[in-house]
Amino acid sequence: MAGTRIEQREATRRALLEEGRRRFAADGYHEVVLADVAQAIGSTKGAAYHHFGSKLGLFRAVVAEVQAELGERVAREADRVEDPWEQLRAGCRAFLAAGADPAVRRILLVDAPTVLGWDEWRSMDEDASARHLAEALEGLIATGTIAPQPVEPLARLLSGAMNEAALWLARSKDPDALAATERALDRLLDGLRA
Amino acid sequence: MAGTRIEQREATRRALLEEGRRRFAADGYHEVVLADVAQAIGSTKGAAYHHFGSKLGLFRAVVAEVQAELGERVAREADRVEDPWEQLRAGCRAFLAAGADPAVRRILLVDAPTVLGWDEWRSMDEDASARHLAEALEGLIATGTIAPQPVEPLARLLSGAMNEAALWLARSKDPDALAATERALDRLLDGLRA
DNA sequence: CGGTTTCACATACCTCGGGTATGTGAAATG
DNA sequence: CATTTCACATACCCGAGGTATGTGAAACCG
Repeated sequence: MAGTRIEQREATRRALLEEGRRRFAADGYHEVVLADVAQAIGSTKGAAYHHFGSKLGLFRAVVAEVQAELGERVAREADRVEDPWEQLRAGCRAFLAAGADPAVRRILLVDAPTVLGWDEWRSMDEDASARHLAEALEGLIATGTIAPQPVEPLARLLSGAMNEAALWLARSKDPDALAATERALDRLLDGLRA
Repeated sequence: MAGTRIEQREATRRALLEEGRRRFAADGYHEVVLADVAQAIGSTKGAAYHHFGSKLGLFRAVVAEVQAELGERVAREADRVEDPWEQLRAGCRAFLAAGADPAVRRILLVDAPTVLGWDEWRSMDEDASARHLAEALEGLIATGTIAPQPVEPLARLLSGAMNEAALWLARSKDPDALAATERALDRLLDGLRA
């Protein structure tokens, strides 16, 4: 249980973050009781408030972490191909697949908007993933693959479509649902081609 | 303050429903305190629990009401035109426009999924509006306007796209945002045509 | 029409959980 | 080695959802 002080500090911070993430994902923000999170890692509320200031502070930190990981995953999948159009498709597919992770679903897609408020959620989402989508679309416009148009409304439509689809896929027991959704998404995207 | 008993009962029930709706829309579910809702209509918590059983019960009733109104509005707009394809477009536009109502935004789009749980929300949404969208798409497939395909994934994608777009539109101060979103949606939809 | 029952609430109380104020002991500092 | 810092732990407060119980007026019944 020892180590230098900053080591120990970081260790409890990490532990709180991970335990919080588990519980937020499993039970949802409002069902989680902060004292239990702390107790589960052999600590107390005091530690949580020392590190994160509030229950919402812990949640915010968890959201940021999950969001960063998701952005990373999507970007990595997209960069595995060269063609910009295929990059867009790969990114979309990676996002749909990421919905399989309960942490992504419950924390990012369901709870974050209402708990953090839509404004803060959107600004966090902007940095983590929305920006990449917008940039991809702009690139496709620049190369003439899709028609020139305002990119933000389109990005919002696509982002919303994939959010909802990811949630639906998680509940579907049809093994073909993912493939069907990918096909439907392809049809929609194809409509954009100039 | 008088009247027969069932009159009085219905009156307080309506008052609770309306005041709750106002506050849920303005402040969000978790910020609303039930005792205040009751006090605002000159009543007490007891009345609310008598009628709705719990805070969540009141919220559920409000959600059902708002959802029914929304479904009604969308269906009415769609039925103003004859062509099935134009009905789909009109319905989508009506939905986007409906997002201007804070009650729709905050209650239906933001809070309902997390407060009621995604499953219950989805089953309520199914009855109120998702069903209509799916039927419209099936009709378009039957007439050969769009290619045969599983309708549910597509409906989910479109529903999610419009949800998110409605939320975004509410925050946008750009007066052209609505028109731009409608154009983007048209492009996506056009991609479906056979 | 008087007594009885029903019922739509009002009142009082409980409990749980987020937040805060304060204490403490070990590591860092000089 | 004395002092300060700081990462927590402990004790306490309070607001809000839920519950148990009381109550007074309308409905019902003979």
